[in-house]
Amino acid sequence: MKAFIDYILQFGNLNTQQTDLIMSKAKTIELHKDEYFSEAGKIPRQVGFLLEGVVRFCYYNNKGQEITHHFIDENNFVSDQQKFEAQVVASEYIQAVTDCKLLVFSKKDWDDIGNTIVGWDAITGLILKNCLLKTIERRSPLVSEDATTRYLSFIEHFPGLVNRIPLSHIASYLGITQQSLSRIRKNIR
Amino acid sequence: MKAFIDYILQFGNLNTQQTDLIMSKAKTIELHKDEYFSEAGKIPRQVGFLLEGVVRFCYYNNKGQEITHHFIDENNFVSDQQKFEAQVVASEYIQAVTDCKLLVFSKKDWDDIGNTIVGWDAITGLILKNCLLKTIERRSPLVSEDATTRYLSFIEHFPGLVNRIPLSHIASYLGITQQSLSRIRKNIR
DNA sequence: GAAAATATTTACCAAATGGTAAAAAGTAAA
DNA sequence: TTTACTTTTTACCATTTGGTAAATATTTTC
Repeated sequence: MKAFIDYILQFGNLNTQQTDLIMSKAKTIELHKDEYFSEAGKIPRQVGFLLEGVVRFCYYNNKGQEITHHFIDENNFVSDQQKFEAQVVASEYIQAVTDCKLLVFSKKDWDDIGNTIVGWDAITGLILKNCLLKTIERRSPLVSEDATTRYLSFIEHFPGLVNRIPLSHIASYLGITQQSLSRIRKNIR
Repeated sequence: MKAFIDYILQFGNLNTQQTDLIMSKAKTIELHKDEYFSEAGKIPRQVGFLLEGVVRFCYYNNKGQEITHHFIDENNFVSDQQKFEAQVVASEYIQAVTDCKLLVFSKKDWDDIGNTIVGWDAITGLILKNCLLKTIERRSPLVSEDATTRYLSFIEHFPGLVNRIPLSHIASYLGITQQSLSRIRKNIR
């Protein structure tokens, strides 16, 4: 729980009363590997904060291929935030890549916090902006670099994740086949 | 000027007094093709709103290749906003792709508006979030699709831009060489 | 621990893309 | 209009990546 509060306090000041309120609304849930946190075609019902494990955002392109859009690791928010806030159907799945433990907030509790804590919207707005910028920065090399360079930049951006994620997910994140990625791994060794 | 105010009003309500204040701070500038709005290694001094023309964000990767990161067309904000707000050096160039006409705000005037209009930060925060989400959405196919599909999705996302932008810029945006793009154009015909 | 299921590696060949260079087309300047 | 300059297309071949399939390795289940 401390990790969560610390994370938030990076983006704005809150007093103990306020952080206590936030913590009082949080519930802890666990997800098994491959379970969904939220699904394409459904309205996201929760905001999560990942305490343990790895999740990914993914979707199916028009060729039916499963594309991993991005990964999230420990101590980061897990939410299709735009769709959650507007309570409209999502176009991506959020899936546990490993067994996970999360803090979650229902829409009602999340709104309650926003209505009680002055400045909460500004803080969450900053957090979202930050996450979006990070996503863009991480995905940029995936367009302009060759496959080997992409893989190396993935390792750089997600140190320690390589050994926790199936090859196929990493390959689809990098925009290559798993055979290609396997070949690249071999060449790097 | 009306287009600019209309754009802003999509994201929040402002009264006439407030929009008058904003307009009073705006200056109009022109950029010739290939001129920079802001440069990598320098602190961005202005926020812009593009009235006419096309601009691009670009940078040089570690192989010295010039990479177009994204395009902006009429009636959109032109700003390395994160770097502008923090007044730190940018890592990308913003360059006119065609002759352009823009409304611009200095840092001081932008701050004055923020200090005067309650809710201005919320509005600009929403606008930025929106732009970032659009950028992510537009760039997603550039990772997972083949070159022809990327080109088609570019045309879809930026209708009318194809004929106003040099082939080389489009190619670097798509992550392919201009020879490949030329070949793809030929195959599509 | 053995069997089954899943994930990864390897191989082979086809297809797509890159690199170099030159030709053609289009634009701007004299 | 002619010349110079820039952009786009084309060609050729090397390299990278994809698709299919099978072999090996790893993990899970019983």
